[in-house]
Amino acid sequence: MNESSTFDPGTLTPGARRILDTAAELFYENGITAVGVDLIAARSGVTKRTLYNRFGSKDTLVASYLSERDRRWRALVMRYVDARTAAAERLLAPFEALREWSSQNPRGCAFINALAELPEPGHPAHRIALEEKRWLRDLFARSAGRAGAEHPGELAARLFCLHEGALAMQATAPGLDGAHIATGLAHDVVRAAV
Amino acid sequence: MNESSTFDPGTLTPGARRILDTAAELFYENGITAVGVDLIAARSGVTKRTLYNRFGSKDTLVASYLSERDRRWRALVMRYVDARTAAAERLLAPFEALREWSSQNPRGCAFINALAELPEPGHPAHRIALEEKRWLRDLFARSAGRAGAEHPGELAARLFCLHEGALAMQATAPGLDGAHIATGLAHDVVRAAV
DNA sequence: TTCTTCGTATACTGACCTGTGAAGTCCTTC
DNA sequence: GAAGGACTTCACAGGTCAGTATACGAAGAA
Repeated sequence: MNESSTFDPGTLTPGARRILDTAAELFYENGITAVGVDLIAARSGVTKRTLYNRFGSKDTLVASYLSERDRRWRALVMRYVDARTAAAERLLAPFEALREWSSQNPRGCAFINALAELPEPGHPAHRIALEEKRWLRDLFARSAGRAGAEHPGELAARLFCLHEGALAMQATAPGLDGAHIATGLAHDVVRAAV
Repeated sequence: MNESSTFDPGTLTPGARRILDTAAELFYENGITAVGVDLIAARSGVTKRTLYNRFGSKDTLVASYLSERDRRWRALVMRYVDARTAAAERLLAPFEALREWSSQNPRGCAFINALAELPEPGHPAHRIALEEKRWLRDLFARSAGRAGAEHPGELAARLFCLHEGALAMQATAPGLDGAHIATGLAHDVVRAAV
């Protein structure tokens, strides 16, 4: 089997694939702690034994869930970034990705939610969530540098702040379109900084 | 006893006061679902029977925890707002409050965390968290109107987005000072809008 | 004195939690 | 036809969860 903490999604058995899809939906909709492995196994049409044979522990399953989400999110962002050529537009591309992502994920950011539920820094899910956020910050910083910003680090931090605000607003202001508001702000910030 | 879902902190018995203080610390540090009533009772130096005699259920205790936090946060914000006279400064005052609050609450926003853990809209804690956020948005909207913004609603939404971004960053970017970054952005946004 | 309030102590319920053991079936591949 | 991976069945361990039952003690107020 696989002793690492996450899994290459191409090597998953059909049962493991169903388990991970089911877990992803249940974790995102109901929270990680609130969902037990019995429910995941039952909804996947699989026994609990199979779940443990494939994933080893609930923590590993949680980590796999976040890891796969991370992979999809990065791919989406890079698709938007690579579709642009102008440096300023590449800097703003993650906000276009965010608008698409938010419309399909109404329960907010899975990584923010996971960090809220699993505060122990040693938890694998905690590490994965922080790495995802760091990746985006670094992407902003590289793009800001290439766009010729006078203070790339500060511009990146500002854009990251707007990004996080949009995600948090999905949970705290369900009636407002946080991604739309943050995108407008991001345009102003970039226009002022480059 | 008290059949309502929360409590007037002035009428708490000494035991109830200790329970609520202990619960607040444990919930904030470790998450709500992760903390059991047995631990809260033991740490408060109180039996579980007393906890249930005072609060009736864990859900009510959670609601009381958030309710008291909400009360303290609103008082802090209004202290900063009332210390200012110029309309633009009153509009920005919540960001000053946020900087003080953030420095004392490193685990991020208890309301965002609670919404992540308790997604059911019917949960009393869910309702309290949403009301807290709505209160701040309304405060921004009133202040924006008095400051003479051309689009008070949009300005309020933008400031709220920055506020939420700062709070989310406490969890997702532990090394950065989200409140500082958001405050800088807020100044620029207000300067451009009024 | 009697009643109420606030608290103690201990034991308990029934459900749920993550995780394991042991044995056996199905299916593909070599 | 042998081997091995994927999966099943089912029982069970060892704990923790929220919440309850019962009985008692101390203090203040009427």
